[in-house]
Amino acid sequence: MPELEHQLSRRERQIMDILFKRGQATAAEIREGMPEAPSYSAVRTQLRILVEKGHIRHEQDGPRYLYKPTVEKEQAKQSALKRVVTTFFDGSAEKAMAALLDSSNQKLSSAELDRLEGLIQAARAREDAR
Amino acid sequence: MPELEHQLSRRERQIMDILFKRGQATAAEIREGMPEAPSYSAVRTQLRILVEKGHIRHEQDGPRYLYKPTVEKEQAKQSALKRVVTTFFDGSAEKAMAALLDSSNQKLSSAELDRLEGLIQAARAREDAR
DNA sequence: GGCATACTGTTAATTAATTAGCACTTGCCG
DNA sequence: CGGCAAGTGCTAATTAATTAACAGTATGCC
Repeated sequence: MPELEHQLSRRERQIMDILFKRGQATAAEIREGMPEAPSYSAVRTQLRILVEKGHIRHEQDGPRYLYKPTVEKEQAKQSALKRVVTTFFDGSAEKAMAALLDSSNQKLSSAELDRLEGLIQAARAREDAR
Repeated sequence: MPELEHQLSRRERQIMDILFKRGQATAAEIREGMPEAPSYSAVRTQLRILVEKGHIRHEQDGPRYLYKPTVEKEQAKQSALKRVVTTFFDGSAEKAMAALLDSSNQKLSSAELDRLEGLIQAARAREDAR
């Protein structure tokens, strides 16, 4: 797998990020989401290129196009996480999780912590089963 | 803060990734780490530009340069995580952690799970203290 | 129907990224 | 000491990314 994220140009990445975040969007919506947004026409060229390269596809939505990533979000998530874990956490999921807990300790609610503990128990059960 | 990662070109990103992963590297080492590595000369131009832009610096290491990121790895980690969480997990650290647990359930050892539980307890203690 | 509006399709021009080439310096070893 | 090997610094050439311009088509509304 040729590490998609490494292939994209700056603008292409910006567009893909928006599409992953929103799930889908029209050309105008994408433009609004871009940092230092270029002209509408420029955005449309980018979109056409991304379609050609196979990274996105469009569906007719009444009079306009709705763009969405061709890769499933699930897959994109895993791939993005893997990249961060590899690059910044020596490949250790544990270290990455520790950093997440640390950075967001103001934000994680008690209920969220409960759920996480449940997930860990589940992981431990799988571990023990081996 | 202008979201550094969004500013970099493709090659610049590849180089920064290598430097974050390794901590530091010579021009030759960086070249070896790059996908579809260009000429040595091309790499050196990129490095010069990254220095000009202030993203990396170099130290003399005997007869050659050792390049390293100017941003602290700690900061870069947090920033990269935040981007992934925002883009792919609706800003939820919990969802990201769940995905990490899921993707790596083959790899997390019992000891790692123990440590994670400890971290969660600590986070819960902070939570309760508020 | 006719006209304004909001799109898409395609091409050309501009700007940025990427690469290669070459001159110069320094360390090293036979 | 002479010369090869491995560096750096800088500049020019090439290729890719980015933008703008313009023509064409459907939509909706008066």
